Amino acid sequence: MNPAPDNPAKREVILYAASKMFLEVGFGAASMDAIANAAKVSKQTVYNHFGSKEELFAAMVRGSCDQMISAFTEATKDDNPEKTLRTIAHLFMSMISSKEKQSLRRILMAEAPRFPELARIYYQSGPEVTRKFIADYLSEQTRRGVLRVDNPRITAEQFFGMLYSCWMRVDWGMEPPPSREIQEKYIDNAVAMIAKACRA
Amino acid sequence: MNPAPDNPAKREVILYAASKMFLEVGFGAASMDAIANAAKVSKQTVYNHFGSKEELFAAMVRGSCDQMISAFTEATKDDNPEKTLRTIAHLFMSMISSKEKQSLRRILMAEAPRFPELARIYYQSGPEVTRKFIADYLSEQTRRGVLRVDNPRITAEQFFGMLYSCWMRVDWGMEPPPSREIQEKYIDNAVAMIAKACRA
DNA sequence: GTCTATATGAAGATAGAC
DNA sequence: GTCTATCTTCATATAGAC
Repeated sequence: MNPAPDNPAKREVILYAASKMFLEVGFGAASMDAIANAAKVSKQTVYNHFGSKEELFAAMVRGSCDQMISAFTEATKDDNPEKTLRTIAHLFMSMISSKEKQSLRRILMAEAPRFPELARIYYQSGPEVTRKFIADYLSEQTRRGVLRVDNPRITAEQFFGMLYSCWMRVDWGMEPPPSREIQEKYIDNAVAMIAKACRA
Repeated sequence: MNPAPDNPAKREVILYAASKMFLEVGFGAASMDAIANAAKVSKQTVYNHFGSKEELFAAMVRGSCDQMISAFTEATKDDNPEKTLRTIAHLFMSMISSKEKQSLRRILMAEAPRFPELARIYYQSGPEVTRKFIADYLSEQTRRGVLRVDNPRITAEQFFGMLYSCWMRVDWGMEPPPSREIQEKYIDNAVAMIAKACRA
């Protein structure tokens, strides 16, 4: 029952079990007992690796944020606004649409008062990166005369809001996640709206 | 200490104290002891009026939803899209911008798995009413040839998303609430975007 | 109906053996 | 480092007197 003292892999096992538990039932309802059981490890071992429930939760969130922030390096900009915006939109959609990400943002928003810095980290790793990326692009194209955007910051945020709107009712537990076709319609509609409204 | 047996006003006192407590610290962290103390009532009295913590919470949410749903009766439609959309936008903004409503949607989203029907009630009383109102208006104006909206349902949801986007980072604990001037900018930008993109 | 006092159980965290 | 067993706290809910 004790294959090797100081097993570094055990930390990963615990973190994995904890992530699953947190994402399934939320921070409050996830007990350290249940996490230890799921990891097939004693509770004390959990406490040896992570000093408290809060630290364990923070480790989970940080891991998830690192994944997101690296996704945007592949986004390429060119002078075709519709094409570029559509590319960004797809990246963003794929970034937020997994079941795990849905749970994560719901739980983080819920726990924002208790973990203000974690909520900030998440927002800055996801939505904020997207928004800045779009805003920079709109500014650039306006400077070049390809587009005409008076307020790139707000427009970027609202483009982002148009995309997120197709997930809002899912986050509220209203409906199952939208199919890929429906997501595509939201992207098309948003891109077309920007393209028409910001024509130079 | 017992002014009149069966005091109906006491129920309101309890409900008020409970609402305040729930909105301040969330469902989990609000203890029945604290609520009873805040209402200057014994805990047992709370249980006499509301059978359980869940029922007390539900009563609070339902009250808040009733307020919202009645706000939209005053919205008037006419054939000037920019003016009408701006009116709707203002109504919506004033509906969601109070500190209480911010807390409520955060808490409800957090507790959506535990109270699925309450989350639904909230969404249907607020966002859904707004969305349907906008969608109907866009359809109507398209039929009359004033606007040209191919997909009123999605466009309405995205108009809504554009407005909500100015509250998102607040909900994430990133920033203090936007000033009235900033809200106005979001409204202007959103209305202008629809107006340009949906010109007949 | 309202109060004081208590039962019951769950969960975070720790002590001490190996 | 890991395990079993335990401590402590606190919150929901109830019992019984007035």
